[in-house]
Amino acid sequence: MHEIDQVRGFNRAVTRRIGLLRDKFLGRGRPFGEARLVYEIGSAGIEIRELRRRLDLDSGYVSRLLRSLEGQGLVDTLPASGDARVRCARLTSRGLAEYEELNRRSDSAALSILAPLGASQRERLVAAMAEVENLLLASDVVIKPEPAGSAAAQWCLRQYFELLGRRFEAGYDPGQAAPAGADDFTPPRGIFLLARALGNPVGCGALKRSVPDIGEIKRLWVASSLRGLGVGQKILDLLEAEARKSGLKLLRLDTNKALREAEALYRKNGYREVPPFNDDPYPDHWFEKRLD
Amino acid sequence: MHEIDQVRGFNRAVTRRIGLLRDKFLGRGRPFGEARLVYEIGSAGIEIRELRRRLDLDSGYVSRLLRSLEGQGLVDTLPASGDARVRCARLTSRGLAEYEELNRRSDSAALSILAPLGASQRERLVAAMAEVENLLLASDVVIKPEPAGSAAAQWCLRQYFELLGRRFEAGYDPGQAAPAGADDFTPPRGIFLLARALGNPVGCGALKRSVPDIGEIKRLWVASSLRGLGVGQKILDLLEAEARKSGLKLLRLDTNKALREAEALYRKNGYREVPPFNDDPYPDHWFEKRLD
DNA sequence: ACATTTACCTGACTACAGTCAGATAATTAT
DNA sequence: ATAATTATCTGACTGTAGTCAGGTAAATGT
Repeated sequence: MHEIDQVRGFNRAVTRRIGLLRDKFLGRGRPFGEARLVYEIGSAGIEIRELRRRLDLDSGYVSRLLRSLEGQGLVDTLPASGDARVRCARLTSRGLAEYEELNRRSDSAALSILAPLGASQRERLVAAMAEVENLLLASDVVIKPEPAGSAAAQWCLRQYFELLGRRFEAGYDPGQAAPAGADDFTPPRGIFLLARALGNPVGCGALKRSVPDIGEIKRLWVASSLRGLGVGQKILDLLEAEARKSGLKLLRLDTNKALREAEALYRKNGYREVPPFNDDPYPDHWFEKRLD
Repeated sequence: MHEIDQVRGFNRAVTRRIGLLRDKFLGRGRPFGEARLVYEIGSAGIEIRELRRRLDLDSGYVSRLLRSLEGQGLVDTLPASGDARVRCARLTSRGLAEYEELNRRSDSAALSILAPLGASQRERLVAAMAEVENLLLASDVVIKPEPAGSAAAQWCLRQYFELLGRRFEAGYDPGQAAPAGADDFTPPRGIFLLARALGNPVGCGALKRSVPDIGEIKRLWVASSLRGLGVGQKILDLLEAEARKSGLKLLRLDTNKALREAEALYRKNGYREVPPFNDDPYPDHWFEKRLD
């Protein structure tokens, strides 16, 4: 199939060009593994367990790498406040200098791709790279139930509320809206789904059982860079499947006219507009869909 | 600068996603270095020196890898006909099976990216990948003088003549055209420039001194996937620089109306249309440009 | 209070990727 | 004929990346 060939060609071209650049620019003097660590520790420092999680590395290996970086005077570790088992890695001033240097090299690597191109080609390349990046992310999306109180879930909800605040003419105040706490989205009363791409949260959606047999879709949000790539559709599909599984007969939701993409998504999925079923201050449209 | 950030973001996203895929799909059982070799030897076999050149590997290292593959019964080597120093590597039937398996895995890796996406997203991804691939190639282009008789130069010229054959209404027969041999493009009488991207020829152009003080631009060709990305412009710039350096006062060229991109390029670069200065059967337009 | 889990560490080990210094035989240049 | 070059090979070596099996101390569950 022609699509597959293009993807394979892309993989080869990119691993050669980008891979070579990586070795050329970042590999100088310092092993790549160490550079990765310095980069990930960053100027703010980081808990070692978080470091392990992000880079998906063996705990012994990370430990050894940190010892090596300590030996070079780039890093020091200190116990985290609160839990004395946890340790934090921090860059020393020399480490910080190395971090800046890595950033400069990353910039140079990027520039070495852009520099030979003319202005219009640069623009095309940058646009196409953004498109590929977002679609690769979209193709990696995994949607799973998540405790509504978890840090990742809370982060998504903050993004969602901020979006509402920006979009709504009069802003958005969670206090004024119909209250819905983590309990409402916790089984068996409801469920909270989180979408992750490359491990990072990029979207969410929740189902809340309001009246027996009736469920309500809430908190459907997708990171702006991934909008229009089918992530919202997937979350909605899974929420509906969940609703069917728990025997709900009807799904309801409300939305504001400023959220055009959401409204289009609901209409496309067979939600019909109905008279208001609540008196929340924010929604302009109310929808429902009968499940069979 | 925003462009640089996008390129860096792309690099990170792609190395993670594509890099992980590579390890997951190709790394099974066989070291990546060996897999690369099997892949590069391919169904047709290959001279070992060519293998070294393409993968840019140490000769001892390649030798060792080949011994290992021989030990596994995947490869055998035999002297090349003609030069007894050169050896050819060929896949045995077991090696061929492994090669097919690698291809299947590459396909699966590509599919694992495409599969989670909807049809329109796939289309967008494939298009953006092609765009990125071509622009990355374009940004890697290096243009250097090359003996007009070399294999790479001859390959480009074949591509060029094939293009003429396709574009011209009446086809193209090199025998009918004004003769120009490798000598005409060899210093000091002329020069032949070759554009390579990732080591592979992707374009060419030649300068031929016809009358004292007058040069002629000929054989300007760019691979179709890289057209419109500034490669032709660069070749032309270098040919003009070369002409100036050797003291030419006037540059001439002729072209056929079917080669619209070329004509646009010449006009953009200050070539003015003039009456025919030769009676070749193929050109429809004649141009010249005074050098200062 | 005691067992279990969590976070981190050390030591011992492996595989992979690659480099470098010759050695040998065939070919080409002078 | 002889020297220089080319293509390949072998042996000895290095550095990087990573795994695995324990071990210690702090925190948590019961």
